[in-house]
Amino acid sequence: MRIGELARKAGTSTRSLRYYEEHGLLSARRSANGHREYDEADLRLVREIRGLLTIGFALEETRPFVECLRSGHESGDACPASVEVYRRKLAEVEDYLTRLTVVRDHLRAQLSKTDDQEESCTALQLYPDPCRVPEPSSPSPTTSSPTPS
Amino acid sequence: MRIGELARKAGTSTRSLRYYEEHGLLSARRSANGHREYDEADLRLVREIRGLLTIGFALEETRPFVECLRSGHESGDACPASVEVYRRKLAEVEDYLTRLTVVRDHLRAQLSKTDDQEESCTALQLYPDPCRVPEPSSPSPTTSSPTPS
DNA sequence: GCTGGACTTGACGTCGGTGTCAAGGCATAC
DNA sequence: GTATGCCTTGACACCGACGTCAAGTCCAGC
Repeated sequence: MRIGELARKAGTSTRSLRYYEEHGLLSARRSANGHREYDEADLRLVREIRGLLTIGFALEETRPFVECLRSGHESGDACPASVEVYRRKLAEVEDYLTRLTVVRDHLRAQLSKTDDQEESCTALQLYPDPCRVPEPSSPSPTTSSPTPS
Repeated sequence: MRIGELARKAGTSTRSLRYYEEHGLLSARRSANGHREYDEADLRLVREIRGLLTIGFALEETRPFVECLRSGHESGDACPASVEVYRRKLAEVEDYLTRLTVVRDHLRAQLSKTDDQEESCTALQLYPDPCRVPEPSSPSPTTSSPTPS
């Protein structure tokens, strides 16, 4: 099959396929007229790449999987190098999860805090200012809580 | 204070400060020689921006907080617009957390799966193959992941 | 006066995975 | 012949928050 069909079957674009080839992840025979020619193995390979990309892998990280498939293995994750990438990625994701959880808790805390004082600002706001201060006081900015970092 | 000092105190770079100014988030008086001149309020403002950025906010999303501070409020999240951004961000983060969790579970599943069949690849591969085996041992499967990165 | 550091504006580079345009070759259908 | 559509390579655009370089200005110290 040619590049357009492969792109359709793999749910991506011809641009992406050429990009993968450009980076050595995909290779194509050429027919007499110079058009790229692919087979079912290439389709599986592209699907492997796409799957990993949508999971959050970088293109470069899909390389071990691709080479694993190329070397004749049934699945791209049947090789130690792929498993190693899996491990690294799992660690990354778990770390990210941890940090995101911290952020989430922080956001929740801020929200519940501001929910408490919500009435201080939601009185008459209509247009000109994001939040005109209803309190006549607090003209000096120096008396505040220091760095929230 | 001038831009270098502000950058140091806020833990960022002069380039970033000029960038914020370029995007209307920061403004500076100019001294006679044309240098930017800042005060403590600007420092607080930059710290607000930096804090939000490191949490994962986009620069544009810090604008309501900045304007809230500018309009005289004690804290940048004292205004409805800021709270609204908090809400949106919390939703985003929670959604991201959900998806990341799916990915994590997927990765874990793949890892435990490939751990089971690990010997299917560790047979004869030596060099030209990504599937090379470093050690005849390494029998510990799901016990502890060393993650040597 | 001279050196050096901090400042100014302007502009290009970065990273990743594409989108998109340009200009042309080739093939099938009418 | 020509219209249509897929293919080719090449190259620029994009997003965001800056890094970094260039060339010039300003000021304090010696």
